[in-house]
Amino acid sequence: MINLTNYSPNQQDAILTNDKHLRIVACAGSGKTTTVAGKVAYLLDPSNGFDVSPENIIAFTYTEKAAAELKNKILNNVGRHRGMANMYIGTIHGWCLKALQENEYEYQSFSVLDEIKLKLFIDKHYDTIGMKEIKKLSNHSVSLRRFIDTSLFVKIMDIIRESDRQELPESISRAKIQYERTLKSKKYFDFSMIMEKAMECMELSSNLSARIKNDIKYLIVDEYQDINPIQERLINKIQEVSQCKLVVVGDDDQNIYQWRGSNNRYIIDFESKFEVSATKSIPLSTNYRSSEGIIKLAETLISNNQRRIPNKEMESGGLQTFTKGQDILYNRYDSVSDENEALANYIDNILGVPFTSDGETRGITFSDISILLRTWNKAETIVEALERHKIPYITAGVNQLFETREIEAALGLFTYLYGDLDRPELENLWLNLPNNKIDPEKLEKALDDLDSKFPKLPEVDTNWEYSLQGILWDFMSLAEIYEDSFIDDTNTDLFQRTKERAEIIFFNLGRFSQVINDFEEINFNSSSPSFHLFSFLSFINYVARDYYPEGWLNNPYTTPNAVQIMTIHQAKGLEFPVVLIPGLNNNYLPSKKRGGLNVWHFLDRQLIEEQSRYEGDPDKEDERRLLYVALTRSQKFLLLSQAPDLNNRLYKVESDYIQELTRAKIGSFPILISDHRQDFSSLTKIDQKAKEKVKNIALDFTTLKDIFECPYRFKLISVFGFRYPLNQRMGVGRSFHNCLMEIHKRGKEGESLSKEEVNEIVDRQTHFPYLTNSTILKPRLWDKVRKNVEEYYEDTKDDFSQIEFVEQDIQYKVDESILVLGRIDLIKKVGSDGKYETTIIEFKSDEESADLPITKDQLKLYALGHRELTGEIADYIMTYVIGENKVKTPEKLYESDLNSIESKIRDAVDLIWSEKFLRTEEKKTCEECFQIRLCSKRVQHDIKVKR
DNA sequence: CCGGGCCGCATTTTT
DNA sequence: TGCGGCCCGG
Repeated sequence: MINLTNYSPNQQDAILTNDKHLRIVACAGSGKTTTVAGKVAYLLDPSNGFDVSPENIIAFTYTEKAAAELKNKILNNVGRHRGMANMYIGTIHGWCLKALQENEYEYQSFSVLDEIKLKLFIDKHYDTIGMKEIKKLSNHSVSLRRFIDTSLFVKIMDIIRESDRQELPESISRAKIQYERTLKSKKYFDFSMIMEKAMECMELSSNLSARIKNDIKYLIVDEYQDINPIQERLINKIQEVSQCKLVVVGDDDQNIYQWRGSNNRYIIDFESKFEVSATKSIPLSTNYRSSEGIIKLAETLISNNQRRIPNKEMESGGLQTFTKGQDILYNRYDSVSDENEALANYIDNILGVPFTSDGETRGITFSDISILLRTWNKAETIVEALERHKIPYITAGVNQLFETREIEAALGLFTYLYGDLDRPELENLWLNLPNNKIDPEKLEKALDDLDSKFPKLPEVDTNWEYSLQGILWDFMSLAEIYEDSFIDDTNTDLFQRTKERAEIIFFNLGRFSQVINDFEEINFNSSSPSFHLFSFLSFINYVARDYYPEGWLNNPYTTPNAVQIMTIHQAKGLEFPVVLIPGLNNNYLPSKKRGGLNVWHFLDRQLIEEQSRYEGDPDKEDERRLLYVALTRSQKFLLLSQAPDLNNRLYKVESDYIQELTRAKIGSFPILISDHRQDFSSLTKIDQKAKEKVKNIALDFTTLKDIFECPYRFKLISVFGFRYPLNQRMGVGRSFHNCLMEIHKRGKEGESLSKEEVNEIVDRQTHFPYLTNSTILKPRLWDKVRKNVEEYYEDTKDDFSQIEFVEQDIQYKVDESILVLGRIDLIKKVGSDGKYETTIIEFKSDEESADLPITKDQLKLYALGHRELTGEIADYIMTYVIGENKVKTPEKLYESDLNSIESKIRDAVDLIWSEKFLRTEEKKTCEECFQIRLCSKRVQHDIKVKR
């Protein structure tokens, strides 16, 4: 139950108003997430008499991260409310995908391509994907070019599918049809398609529309100002079908994604969607984040915008004090290097300055400070200045992965195989890595093995499989290059330093493993090994180089105390005690329009409603909002600066917005004080202390399994990010799983299936994404799935009336910030006369062993989630081995099992926080470990690598 | 003080 | 490819 007195009057109003569509206009720092979480808790509380359960509420957020935050707050608010796993909190895309996969059998076997894989896919299928159909408006003989114009093609496809628009010209709609047909034929979605298909589905009287009509009572949309046309249509559709109440939350002044088609018109005009009496608008205009100086400054700036909700003004919640002439500064310098130097000095000086929040006064430390950028190319010289001052920092946008020596060495394996590198050169790349203990003899052995992997010509083998990932793994294993190879333990000082460096080396190699994986997921079935190698190297040189940023410091399981450098866009939703915004010149902020070949050379501007949104408005309101967002990130300290760039004539003149900021006043005192170079040296410094950050982590069973069995394996996979080599057989497990899911769902509805229907299901759900065209494996794998599914159906069809849940999502909250997620394959319930027995069932394909204790742990974990869902403790747990059609006898489940698995999870979580990822001592676990090639235990236990 | 023409330079990113 | 800056000529 929530305590309303913790909320402001307007927040209370937002929580209590539940009979109307609601627009919450929430300014920066107004406690919007807290209010939404409170609202959900209030609705769910049975004592308020709303008759609302978790599955009746959907909450859309803009990112997964925001979803995790909201989910966590809600769960902390509702306490032990049952069935919270059934409430959808996540992105619109995530909801659409789930909706399609749960309700439309056709899409169960589909997967989603992210941006990089989509581009690889488009280039691979250039001939059939419709790219050739798109002609230049000014010259119809020029069409989009393979590789070069791929990004442009993606943008065009996105705009025509996500905007509101006129009828398309023939050539473009032909391209759209070919594009989607090709994706579909390989069972792929792209991001737009998920929403498009969900929309189509809801327009028909499908399973999905019935579900929505039945379930949904409240639809909450966070960051509503950043919604684009197709998302707006989707939201309207869900509302229309379900007749639910809409709750939209956002700030028209913080709309910064217009170049992706988002439009703050939707939040401004929200009330015109419904009858006047059916909606209510509640402003949350008290900012509890920032000092009055920050608030007035930002407010003065944004008041220059026309396109915003009228008569609204942000006011101070008084949580931070404002010291004139100290907190907020604007300094000008003669050159960018002076400016950067001053910025680094400012950071040095502000460390230890007292800062109060949440009733605690502490000294400012590195992680309290953020440097906000309009564009990434500004970062380079700033980073150099910070390095000179030995200031630790985190960046997400500097593309230097391929410049690191470890990646040069790893990439060398493939340039060597391609013939562009000598063996001694390759050898040196590895032997010259810092502090390595690589044994030259072992290296020779690994190189000899590598020699056996030159693509052979002529290529006549009909059943080849050429795994680049496998080549990397075999090489590292044979040369015995492990993380420890880079750790020097001759003295403690060296040990610590080299240990940290070794982690970065392995993290980067893990990234490289992901690069290979991205490429191979799309291209595993190339036409020949030599072509596979060739296209991989082209991909590296033309695409990957400026796509994969470094990121050891950004990984979710580390928490460094460092200055954060990021773009203003990335800073959305965040707050910092100290914000630095350097480089305030025209053409930077506001930025200049980009020239060059663009979408509008191929797409007629007239076709797209509000087309100018995509190009930026002439009044620079978009850019003003961006600066507004940047300013409002600061709780107290703000340093703006400017200097003419001596090397670039675009960035010489001070930003026009500075004039607007100069007009900001409290009483008659100007807030922005120019060239008053406060250095904090007169202030008494206190102990630096980082703010305790709540990191929300969601663990699934696969991840937990790694920690249970071998914490080092967790490090290799979840921290470093190594991806396992692909092979042609992949897909058997998922195919089985999808077949059984459809059979169970239809069986549960009472449908009895003929042999033909079972066969149709097998055809629909079976998919082997990496099979080579010429392979002899294809019929074998298909027959295996078909035979086992048929047998399974014959064996169990009589029991289908006992099915209670199919593919049931579960979640279990371990503590304030950790959530365990999972999905139970099948739950059966048998009995009569009020006496029932429940069994939780997990399916394993034949390669896995159902008897392992780890599988029992998995089932116990599911039982924990099942209890959260129903309030009951299941009676039995059971596995079913598909390949052998063997039912394991159900095992009795006791309450003590739940307690033991719970404490096991807690131990695992402690282990993550302590970052002690030790290798297991169990030889048996090592022998069965898929990652043993990357682990030094292989040598210790003398385990032969399966090849 | 203006316009013509040449020259240097070139976003933001989540799903 | 096209923008904004800048130089130059009228």
